[in-house]
Amino acid sequence: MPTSWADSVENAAAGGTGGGRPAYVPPHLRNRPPSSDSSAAAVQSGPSGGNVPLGGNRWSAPRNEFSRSGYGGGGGGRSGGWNNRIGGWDRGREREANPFGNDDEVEPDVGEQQNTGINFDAYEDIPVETSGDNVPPPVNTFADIDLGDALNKNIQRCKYVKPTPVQRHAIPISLAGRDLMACAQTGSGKTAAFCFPIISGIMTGQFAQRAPRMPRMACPLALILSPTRELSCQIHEEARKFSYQTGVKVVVAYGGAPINQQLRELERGVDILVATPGRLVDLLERARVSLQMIRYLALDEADRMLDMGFEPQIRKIVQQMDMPPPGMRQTMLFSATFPKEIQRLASDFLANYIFLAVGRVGSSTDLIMQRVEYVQESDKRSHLMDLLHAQRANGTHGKQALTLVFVETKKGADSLEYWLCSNGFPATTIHGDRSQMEREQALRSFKSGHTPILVATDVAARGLDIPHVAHVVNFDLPNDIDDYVHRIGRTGRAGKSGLATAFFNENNSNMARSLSELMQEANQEVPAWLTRFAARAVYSGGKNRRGGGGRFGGRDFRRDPTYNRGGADYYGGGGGGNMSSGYGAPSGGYGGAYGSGVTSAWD
DNA sequence: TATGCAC
Repeated sequence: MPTSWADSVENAAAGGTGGGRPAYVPPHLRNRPPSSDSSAAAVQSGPSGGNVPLGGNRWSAPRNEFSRSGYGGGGGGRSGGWNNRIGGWDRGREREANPFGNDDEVEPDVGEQQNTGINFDAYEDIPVETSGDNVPPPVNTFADIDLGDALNKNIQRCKYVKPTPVQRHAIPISLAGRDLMACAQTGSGKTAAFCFPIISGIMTGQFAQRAPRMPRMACPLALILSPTRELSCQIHEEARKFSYQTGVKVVVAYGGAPINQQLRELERGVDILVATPGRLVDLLERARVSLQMIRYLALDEADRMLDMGFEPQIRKIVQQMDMPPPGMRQTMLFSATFPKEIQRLASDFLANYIFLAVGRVGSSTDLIMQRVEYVQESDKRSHLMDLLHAQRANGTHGKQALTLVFVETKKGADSLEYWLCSNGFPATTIHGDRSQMEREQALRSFKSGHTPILVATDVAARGLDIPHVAHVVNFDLPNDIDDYVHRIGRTGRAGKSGLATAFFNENNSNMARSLSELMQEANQEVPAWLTRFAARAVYSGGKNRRGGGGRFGGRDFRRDPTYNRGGADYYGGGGGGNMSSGYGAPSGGYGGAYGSGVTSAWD
C-alpha cells in the first residue's frame, strides 16, 4: 500500500501496479513525472483563503487507501484505466492534446496577463443576493482560493486575472461542499464557476470507493448536463482547458454523433462526463455508464433542464438510476433564469442549498440595446432585409456584422435562410432537423464570419458563447420572456455591447407586458405603442408556462411567503440571516405587481 | 404549439 502520494506516483509511473493492489493515483499526479510535485501533498487542504470558512466536505476524510478500479486497473483484469498499460492515461503524457492551441508545452506566458476580453468594469458593483444557511463569504482573487497548482496554471493560461462575480461567490460555496442554485450569466465565467470546484475536488482525490466490477462501464465522478449538443460541446472544450495536465479526464457524450467513438473515450476512463440527457439515458440503459460514483452533479441551464420537456429524463437520470441521493453528492444548478415553479421542482434535487443571484446593475444587459419594432407578419422579411442592408452599409468595408436571427420553427428557419441567400445575404441555419454535422458546420461558418447571418431556432438560444455577435434579431418573438432573455444574451457578451431587435405584432400581445417591463428594467426605451399593448393585454400568466417569476437577478423562492404552504416555515425564515438584503426595493427589483415571469438577464 | 433530446 502506498504510504504517500509520491509513492503512488512512483508506482504509476513505473508502468503499472506491480501485480499488487492497484495504487490510487490522484488525477493531478497521473501525468507527472514521479516525485516532482510535493505540492501534491497539500491536497485536501480545502479552500484555505483565510476568509473562507470551510463547511467541510460532506464526504468523509480522505482515506488511506484508494482502490478505484477505473484507476488502478484492478489487478490482472484491468480495463481502461489510468495507470495501466497502453490504453491508460499515462499515455496521455504524450498524447493529451493542448487545448490552448499552442503546441509548445512551455509554461504559459504569465507576464502578460489579461482576461479573455471580459470587461470587468461592467461587472463592478453588481448586487448579489445569497440565502441559505451559513453562506461562505466570497473571495476576491483566485489566490484566495486553494485550487491547486495545476488548475492555477490553467487559470493563467486562460488569462483569467480575477474571478468574475459569480465565481467569487459560487466557488467558495462549492468548495465548502454546499449545494447551490445560482442565477448567473454565461460569458462571465459561469462554466468555470462550476468546473473549478469539481476539478479541484476530484484532484484532492478523496473519493475512494469500490467501483463496479462491470467491465467497460464508465464511472464518472462528476456529471454535467446541458440541454443542447452544442452547449455540451462548448462546456467540454472549456472543461478540457481547465483540467489540462491535471490528470482529470473530461469526456463528452451527445446524440447525433457516432456513439462508438464516445464509448471508446468512456472506456479509457472518465472523471467528468459532460452530456445531453438523451444520449446519457442511452448509455445508462446500455450499462456503459454508471452514476454510482457521482459526487458532483451540475445542471447548466437548469431551469430548462427541469422544464416540461426535459424533466422526465432528468428525473430518470438523477433519481431513478444509481446516482447517490442529495446529500451524498454535491449538486449545482446554474441558469440566468429561475422561475419559482422550477425552483420548487429543483429543490427535489438539492440538500440544504444556497441560493445565489448575481444582480444586473451594470451588467451586460445594460450593454445590450433592445429595440422593439411593430412589424406585421407579412412584412417581416422585407423589414429584416432593411435592417441587414443598413447594417452592412454602416459596417466596416461593407461587411456584414454577425447577426443571429431567431425564428419559432425549424421550417421557418429553413425557409428564411433560403430566402436570405436568394437575396444575396449569406446565411445559414441551425435547428434540430439538421444533422449534427450540418449544425456544427453552420456554427463554424457563422463564427468565422464566412456566413455572417445565422437563422436559428431556440436550439441556439441558451448558453452558446459566440464571440462578436453584434445583433440578435427576434424575427419571431418567443412565447416566454425567459427565452427572450436567453436569446438576447447571445450578444453583448463578456462586457461588450450589442444590439437586440424584436419584431412585434398582435400575435405577441401576450408578451407585451413582460417585454415592456423587462425593457424598462434594463433602462431601455419602451415604445408608447408597446405600453398600450401591455396595458390592454390580459396578462396571461400562462404565457410563462414556468409560472411566476421573480425579478432581475432572481430571487430565492424559499423567501416567498406564498410558497410556504401550510404555514410551515418552509426554509428560511431566518435563513442566512440576510433575507432582507439589498434587492428588495420595489423600484429596483423586477418583481413588480405581478409575477411577470421575468427572472433575470443572466444565463 | 413550438422547441430540444437516442436509436
